[in-house]
Amino acid sequence: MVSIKDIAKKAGVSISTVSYALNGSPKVTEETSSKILAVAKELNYVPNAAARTLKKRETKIIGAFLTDFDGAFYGQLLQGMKEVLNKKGYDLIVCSGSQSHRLLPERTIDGAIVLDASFSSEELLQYADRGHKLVVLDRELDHPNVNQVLLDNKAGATLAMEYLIEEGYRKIYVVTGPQGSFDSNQRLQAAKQTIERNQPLESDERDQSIEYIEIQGNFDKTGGEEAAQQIIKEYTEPVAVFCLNDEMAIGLYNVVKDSSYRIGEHIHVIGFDNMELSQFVQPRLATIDYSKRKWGALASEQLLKLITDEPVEHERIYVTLIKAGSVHPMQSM
Amino acid sequence: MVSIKDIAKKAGVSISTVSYALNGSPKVTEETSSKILAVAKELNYVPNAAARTLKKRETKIIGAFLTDFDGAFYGQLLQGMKEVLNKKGYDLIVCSGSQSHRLLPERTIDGAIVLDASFSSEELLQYADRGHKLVVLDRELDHPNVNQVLLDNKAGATLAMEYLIEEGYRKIYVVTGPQGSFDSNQRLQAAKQTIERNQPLESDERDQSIEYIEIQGNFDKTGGEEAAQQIIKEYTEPVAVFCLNDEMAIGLYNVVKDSSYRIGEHIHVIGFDNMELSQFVQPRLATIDYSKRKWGALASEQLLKLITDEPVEHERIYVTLIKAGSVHPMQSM
DNA sequence: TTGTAGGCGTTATCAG
DNA sequence: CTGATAACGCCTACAA
Repeated sequence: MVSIKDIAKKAGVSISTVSYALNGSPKVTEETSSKILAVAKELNYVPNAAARTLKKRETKIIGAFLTDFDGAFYGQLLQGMKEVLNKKGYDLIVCSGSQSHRLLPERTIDGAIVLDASFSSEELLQYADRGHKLVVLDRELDHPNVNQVLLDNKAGATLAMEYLIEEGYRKIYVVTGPQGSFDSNQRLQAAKQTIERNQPLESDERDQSIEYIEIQGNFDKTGGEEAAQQIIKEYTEPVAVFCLNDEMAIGLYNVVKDSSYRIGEHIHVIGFDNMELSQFVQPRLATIDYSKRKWGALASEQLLKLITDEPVEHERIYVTLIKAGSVHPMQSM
Repeated sequence: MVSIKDIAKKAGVSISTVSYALNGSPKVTEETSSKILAVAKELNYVPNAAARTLKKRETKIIGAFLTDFDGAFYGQLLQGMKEVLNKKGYDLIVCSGSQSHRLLPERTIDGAIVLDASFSSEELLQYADRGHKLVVLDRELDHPNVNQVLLDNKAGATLAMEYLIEEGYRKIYVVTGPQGSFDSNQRLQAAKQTIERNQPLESDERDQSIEYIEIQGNFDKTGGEEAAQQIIKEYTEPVAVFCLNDEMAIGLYNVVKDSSYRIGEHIHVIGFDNMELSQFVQPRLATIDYSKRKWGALASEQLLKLITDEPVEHERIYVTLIKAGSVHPMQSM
């Protein structure tokens, strides 16, 4: 391996001069500098990251941690992160699985963006205590070294539920995410509140009260499939279903497709995330949309601010409702 | 930051003893060892990757380089890589974009798996010459430090074309990938050969000769959309289309959907890759399937062999035909 | 303007 | 079995 020592020898200067020249320091003559650069090129010199890191205590690498690589979901998010980071001279690496957590405490990366259930909040706080900078996208975490960029889950869930209610549905299922999920909990809570807010006053007997049924899901297709089975079994009249993410809605579609019921006719469905697939299923899935690219970009910006000790405040990503054929107005009664 | 020096001081031993203990060397007493371990825990010691790497000249990290993060396509591939690597004590990081290429020559990673058009083959050969170990999934590259694990593109393209021909189509479009793409070229070449092999002898006038039309695509949805426009404009009778990947087939669907023609009735389509989306479009897309997980796993295995200087041979991933509603038998003439 | 030297945190060789 | 000590490749005062 060719090091600055080799360059120094070949160029007939000292290694410090080489280092200065390579780093564009004005302390070295134009002449010697260009000679050194030439020799470096000739020897195919590439600096050793480990040595530089050891000295400078930074790697210019940011890690994005995801629960799994499978999410057809993450492309734009990562793209948004990368664009911002690259512009600032940082590289993005994507990791998954608890084995890779070590990259943070071992200082292979300068900071992390976390959307990853394989991290416990305690673990993250430990890292933050050790001085590592973090941005979390999937939980609330209060620590000076941690910033959060969260979806506006409550607004989204409220929009979704109000849509179903406005369209006339009075029996509404909600299929949740896994137990500990922050996103699931927030969405669920807002959904419940929306139901309560829309419940008719006792005195007013003209309006039918809203029946609310919760089904435990998991944010995977399987969760939607199981929910579909239950819904079909219990079916008596047109119902609405709020799947707390699109993935489960797709699973639900798969099962309903093989039944005698139809999406958007008997079973009306809305999801959350607006993943790519959702626009291709038939009928198109109603859902809650937000800019994944912007989410990633903002997360990166916040992390860089944290790293450079600029002041930061928590950020929120806004969401919008996408109406579609999976939810048709209820027939007049 | 707490280093082995701090541990040594607190435990009242020398730093070399600490190092031995931490690395489980048998050269140190059970007693001192456990004391040292205790102190390390107490101080929350985590080894510094840069220092270790500088000394040992390895990071135990493998990089997977992808053309972009967007591919709804890569999940299983990466999963396959990760499982194998983790089992052997390596971590996987995923990178994209030419800026991240530096991780290889700077020795932040011990090797790379490349499915990334942003690398030129010359660049890869340079790295190989410098001693870096590579596995390529998207090109042929002959170098002792490079192994290739390629799809059996020719078999796949042949299966696809024979399927269309057997179903009776005599006018067949092929929508290619971008100019330089190795996969596209291989598939295209095999498609042409299949046509030729199936062209009736001149003497035999009962069989109609096969008309073959090539459309330049790009492996993106846009390529399929443009192809669809051309095909619709030229439409006179039922035709078959071989999109050299599923992504373009989906783009083609989008345009045909808004026309008066129907997929699987007027325009018959087959893709390549069997991406997740392909099973959800209506009608389901016929395509060429292969195990992405196995592809990734094999690539990792080969790379590890390269790193440990075991002998390796190039590998091939086998493919199968998936028939589906996007290709219906041609009406009898 | 250039060179000398010390140190970043580990590992590993060699004595004791 | 344990302890000095010299690297690994680079950066950066400080000295010349």
